[in-house]
Amino acid sequence: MPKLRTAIVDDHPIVIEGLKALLSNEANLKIVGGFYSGEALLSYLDTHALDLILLDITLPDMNGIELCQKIKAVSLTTSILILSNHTERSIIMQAIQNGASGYLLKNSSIDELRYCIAEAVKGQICYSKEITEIISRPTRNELQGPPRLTRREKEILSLIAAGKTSQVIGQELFLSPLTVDTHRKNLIQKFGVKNVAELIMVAVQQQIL
Amino acid sequence: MPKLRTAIVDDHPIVIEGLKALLSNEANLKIVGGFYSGEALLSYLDTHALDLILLDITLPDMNGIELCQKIKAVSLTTSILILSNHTERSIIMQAIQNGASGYLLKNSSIDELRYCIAEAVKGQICYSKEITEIISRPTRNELQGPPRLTRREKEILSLIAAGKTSQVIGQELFLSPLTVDTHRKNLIQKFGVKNVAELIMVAVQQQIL
DNA sequence: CAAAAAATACCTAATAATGGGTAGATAAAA
DNA sequence: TTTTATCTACCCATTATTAGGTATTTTTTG
Repeated sequence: MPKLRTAIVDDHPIVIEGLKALLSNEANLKIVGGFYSGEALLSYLDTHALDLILLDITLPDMNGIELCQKIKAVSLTTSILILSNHTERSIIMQAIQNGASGYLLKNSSIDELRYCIAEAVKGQICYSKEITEIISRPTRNELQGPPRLTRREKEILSLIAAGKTSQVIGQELFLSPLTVDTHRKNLIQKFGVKNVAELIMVAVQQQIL
Repeated sequence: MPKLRTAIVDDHPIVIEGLKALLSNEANLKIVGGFYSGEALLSYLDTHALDLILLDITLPDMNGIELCQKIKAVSLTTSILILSNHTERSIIMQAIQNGASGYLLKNSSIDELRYCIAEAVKGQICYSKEITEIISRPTRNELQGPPRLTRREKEILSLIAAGKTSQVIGQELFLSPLTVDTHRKNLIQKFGVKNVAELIMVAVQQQIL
């Protein structure tokens, strides 16, 4: 079996060199090129065939999703693995939609990378552990409408938005700060967000604030 | 000199009793009534004269600012002191605009209260220490337009709004989390807000997010 | 009235944010 | 070519938030 002709596209030279080093011992593949931009890769593809491309999302001239499309338009048999630090669900989904065979975070283990490469060339789609988790937990935003808030929760939400801490809110509402913490926790859970910054953002978008 | 006829309006019985106890030893005033609602006070005022009213902002039937107006409409010579936990500059200003002679937080010392009562009946306007501080530090929002953000700051602001921590942002932008912390700090300072919750809120209002 | 929902309050422990700096390296403008 | 702005990164110390609970008391509602 011939070795997989593999290219790496990343705007960070260090990442390219790192990957080259990591993959140099792999028996079944050969790194035939490292590119800093989408255009550089595309012009290489004009004259050479590739079996596998490891692709970053952030590139100087175009984003990785766009590049995915263009690669697939030129060479449908080339497998693409995204290697990125972006954890947004929407980006991951878009990448797959546009022809990527997998998505890994840059801190993935070499074993995960090896496994995903194997799956990708077999035509399977493959994600690293963390990515799988992100995908299987869709934002409640994407699922339902805005959550129902109780009177107290609305009250506390707007005080949080005013920059007040649990302690201050507790004083104003004659509540224990621990109670305010509980309401804060419930708000974060109900909205399915990670912290108050996102909470405020989503609440504004859903016109609750 | 006759004692000042004084009333207390607060929806919390405990506060009323506490104030009564605190002020019972004052030689120059006499608590003639405690009321849980604005209406209760107003109907008392129909038949009795008052020299001083200690007023809360949060009341069951109307807010303290509204009540201020109504009191002054009926009895211009009555001095009003606001005793509240609300620290919003706008509320303080509105209270004064509507006839209050002073504003204290509920955790003010008895000395501050005594002093402000004396000033109020002399016709002076008087604030407790913390209130003075709030007033003399107007929100930058009230002063100027939206702050100028650098490219990096805008970038980090939107990542914060997406609920990401400094660590995650650092990973995505290939920066030290400490650097992200610095940008975060600068954002909070530029907007003149207290924390990210308020930061996001204000940024949305000023259409930066 | 019984059951469900909401509001209250606590626990522990880990992680994150905030406030007060300082400071060097680049990059842009005067 | 200086000055100015931006970006970078760190120090220290304190406070706040978050995540994982549990549990009692009020209110509301079927």
